Amino acid sequence: MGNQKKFLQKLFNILESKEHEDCIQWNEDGKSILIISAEKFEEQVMPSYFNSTKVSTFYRQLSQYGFKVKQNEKRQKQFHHCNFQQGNLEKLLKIERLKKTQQHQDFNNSLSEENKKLNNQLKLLQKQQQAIQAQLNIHTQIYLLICKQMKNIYDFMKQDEDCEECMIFFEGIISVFKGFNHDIASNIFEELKYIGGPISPQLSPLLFPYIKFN
Amino acid sequence: MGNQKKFLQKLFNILESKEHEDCIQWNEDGKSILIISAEKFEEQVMPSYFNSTKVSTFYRQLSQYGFKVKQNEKRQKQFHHCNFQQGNLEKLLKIERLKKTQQHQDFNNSLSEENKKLNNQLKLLQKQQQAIQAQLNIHTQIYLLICKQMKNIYDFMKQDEDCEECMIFFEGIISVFKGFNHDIASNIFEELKYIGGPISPQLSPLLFPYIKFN
DNA sequence: GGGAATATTCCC
DNA sequence: GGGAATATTCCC
Repeated sequence: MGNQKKFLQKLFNILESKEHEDCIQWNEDGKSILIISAEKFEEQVMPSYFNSTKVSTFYRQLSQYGFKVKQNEKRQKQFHHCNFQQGNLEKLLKIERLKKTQQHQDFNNSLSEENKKLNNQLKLLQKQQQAIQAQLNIHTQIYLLICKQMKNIYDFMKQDEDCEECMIFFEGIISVFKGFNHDIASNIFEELKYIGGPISPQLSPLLFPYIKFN
Repeated sequence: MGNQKKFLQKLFNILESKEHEDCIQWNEDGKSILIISAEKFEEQVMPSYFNSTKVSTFYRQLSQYGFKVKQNEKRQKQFHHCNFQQGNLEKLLKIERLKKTQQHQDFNNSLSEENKKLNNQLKLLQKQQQAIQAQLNIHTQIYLLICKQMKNIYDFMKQDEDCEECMIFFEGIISVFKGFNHDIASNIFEELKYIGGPISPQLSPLLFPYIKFN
């Protein structure tokens, strides 16, 4: 039949039948199990109800269903589970067997969780990276075109005369790059003054010459 | 004792003792188990050797130890495992119980694997993004300073006379931005012509006004 | 006491 | 037949 938890059923029957009150019975309040005699229980109950001869197996089962044990004043073992009560069959049905170790479960869960987080982070980063990349492309192209324009004005001014002012202008530009201490950039721009175009045609940000990627 | 695989021991003993040859015995070649009578086996062997009364439980165990079953010409079940042979106790010790489903195992492993991969990808992306970000910041600053320089030369030239050429220059610059169809950028630059500086002081690339990040 | 291996049962 | 829940055993 569908109901898998025979252990609980058997246990409940043993207690309700009161056939074995000399070794096991309900506590006075009907809210826990009282072991009167483990020895008798082992001899009389275990073999006929369970496929075992050891009371320790019985205890193991109880703990696997979440029962908690304590000794009463008579040093008798008393097992308690909030849903295991005298005469209450419905509550009994709520009792679940504890999952194996819970550790595997938890480990699995934490892995799943971490995976989700990682995936989310990854997606966010990818989005951001796309955005940055797009911006960088624009920058690169703007930069390129500004250079072209400067070449134009440079040529245009050079036509006119050996214009000192326009030299000052370019010196100013160069000093900008020098201010960043980016020697390569400075060199590029120095060169640019005569060539009139940027050196790096690649749009890939990682290949841009200002920063080394490691 | 340390040896956990009582099932195999029991099975081996049953066969070697030849006490139950009327229901189970070695195959002629001694390399597989022959079920002579499942009914007799269930009645005579199961209860005394195993905690069960069903031969199906016995079959289940065999399959969990990796035995393979086939029917012989007499339609008797024949169970075979390469390390389970008549008189060979050493080989028997090599036999391992099959792990539970292997699925959980695999699932866990694949999660772990994926996690490692994701973490690596993430770290790489983060590094790359940092690098790109740094480059973008430099671009932004260079850009900002170039604008300043242009303002300077513009002012300088305006001093001289109502220079038509320098207007052409700035028109050229503006047309660059218009070429990109980035209205905002165009407006900024238009404004820049009179104000002499860029509007966006933030270095964060995501806040740069050219691209909307969503 | 409870983790984990093994055994048994139930079910598809 | 074998997946998976439950039961039993072994062991720390």
